[in-house]
Amino acid sequence: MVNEVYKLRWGIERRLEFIEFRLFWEGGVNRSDIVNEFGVSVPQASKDLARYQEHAPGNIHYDRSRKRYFSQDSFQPKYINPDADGYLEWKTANTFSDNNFTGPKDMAFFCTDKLPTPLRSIEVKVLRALLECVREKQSVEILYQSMNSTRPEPEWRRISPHAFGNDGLRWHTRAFCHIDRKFKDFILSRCLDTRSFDVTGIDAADDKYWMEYFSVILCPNPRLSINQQDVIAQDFSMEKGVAVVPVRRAMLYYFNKRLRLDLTDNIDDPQEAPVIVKNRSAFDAALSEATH
Amino acid sequence: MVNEVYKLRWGIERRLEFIEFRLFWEGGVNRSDIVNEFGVSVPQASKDLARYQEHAPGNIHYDRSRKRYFSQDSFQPKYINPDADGYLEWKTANTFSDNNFTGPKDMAFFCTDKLPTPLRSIEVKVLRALLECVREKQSVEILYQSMNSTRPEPEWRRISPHAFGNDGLRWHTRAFCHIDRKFKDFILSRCLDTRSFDVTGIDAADDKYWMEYFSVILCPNPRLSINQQDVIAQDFSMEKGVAVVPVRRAMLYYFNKRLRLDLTDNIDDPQEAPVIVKNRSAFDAALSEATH
DNA sequence: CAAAATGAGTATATAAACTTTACGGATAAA
DNA sequence: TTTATCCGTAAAGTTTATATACTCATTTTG
Repeated sequence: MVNEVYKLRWGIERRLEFIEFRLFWEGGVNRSDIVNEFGVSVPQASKDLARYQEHAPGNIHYDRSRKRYFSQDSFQPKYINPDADGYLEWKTANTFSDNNFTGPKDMAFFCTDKLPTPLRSIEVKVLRALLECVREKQSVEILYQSMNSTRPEPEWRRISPHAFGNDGLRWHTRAFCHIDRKFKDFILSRCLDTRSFDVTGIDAADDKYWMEYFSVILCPNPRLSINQQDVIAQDFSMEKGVAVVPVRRAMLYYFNKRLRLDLTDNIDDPQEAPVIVKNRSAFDAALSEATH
Repeated sequence: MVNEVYKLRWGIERRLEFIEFRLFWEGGVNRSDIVNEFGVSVPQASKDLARYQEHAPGNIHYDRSRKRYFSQDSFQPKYINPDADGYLEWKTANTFSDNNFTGPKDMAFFCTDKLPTPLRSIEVKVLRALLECVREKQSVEILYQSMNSTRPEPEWRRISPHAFGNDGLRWHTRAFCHIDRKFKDFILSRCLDTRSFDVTGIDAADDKYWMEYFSVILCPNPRLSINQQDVIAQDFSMEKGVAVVPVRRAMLYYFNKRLRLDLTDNIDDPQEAPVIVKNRSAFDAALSEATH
């Protein structure tokens, strides 16, 4: 093994990454953290810490008094890409599943939380079938509970799915509906079952409302004070008072609701609808075209 | 090493997990997938596949003709916890970052997408400082851009943060405000800078609107048809026509907006507000109490 | 203040994991 | 028929990790 172009093995790199992650986000790391996380022996954890010091000497120092490794001011990430939103998401997802709390002195009282969304979850069996259908470019029948009043009971419908989209609350599959002869969204949690694969697939490129984007132009609600408008402009990283957001035409309906763009006129307090659509007429036209 | 209670090393278990994940969700796995993902040698990947067959013989078989490993109908997950929503989230987060496509024949054309949220992201430096503040139970000054018209410019405010919450669109920190002498939310992307740590912390247990939950009782919008109401009841996993959702009192304001509960009366089409709050008067009281 | 506990570091021998190199077999594509 | 692809296996050698044992510095405890 030539030492100059030495490539670390995957497992070691994960441990160095872990050390750096803890140093950067969680205020420090102990040998025992590595032992608990990866199930390695104590001497191995020592070696990993020594190796990290060797690779990134300016990032880490040991505080003999507090008996812990801490990051230094000169910290330069080498194994992780710091991402604040990503860290909070990760932390929330992992807080209640990891049970390696070492006591109240560290992160036991740390608290992140998301708004609960009390919606039914997706059947694993159904999603697997639809994924296979997309991969093999086939069609499938789904037992679908429609909101359409003409179909009160769940019905079998043949669809050719090609993609999956999230509207902020739920996952849909974007699919060609062989009953209505057009591309539509089907809410995955309303797909109760699947059956009867068939080779009659479709070409995803034909779903133009999915493939094409409409550029929504957002600007602050003019009913806000000038100062408030400036804040909103900052919130949306606007330049010259507008933010241009490309949205799949098939997603415009959800975008409209998610950012409460449909409520601009119905609401008393302009803070309830802080942004409005500047190209409103084109937006409304694209919206009604895509939703028929 | 006693062979009976043999514990696999962390790295091997991750590779077995990977094999199972690909079999279950992505329709199959090749030796080269393991090589690309973990950087191991080809013979090692062979051994891993042999080891997986040994550990879970009913799950996997090799299709000589298609030159690929596939899952079998008798598949019983052993290393992963199948979660449909989780898979779609993961896939969306990883689709554009992993570049190990082996060509159009596999997942290159696979497509998952989320609604864009064109909001400014959080400063890494700011979040790190606030996290340290929570851990050390201290206070800190933030340069905060308020929407309050009496504070048009960003101002330094001393706060004692103790938690982080997501309202569906953005992350806040829940903190005691030393100016207003009460617990409030501060939108993280509006925290421009931090300075001047101090030991004057607070006890998170005193933040009763964060610690206490209000049980929101949801039911289908009665303006919907009976059949439609049934569908909504299913969507929210309702029992006897209601869903009880415990929400932190401090989060009620966002919950109200996220599920569009505030629009029940303002909107023509009941499908636009499919659920309403059954314990409305208590809900309104809790809402106004928590937001002052 | 001495003793115990805690957390880190190092050394040695041994075991496991992994690589490199080489070769052979089955199937599909050219 | 040839070529390419994908899998599997074997042998020798290297790297990584474990188990065990011991030392050191600091804090906590009696």
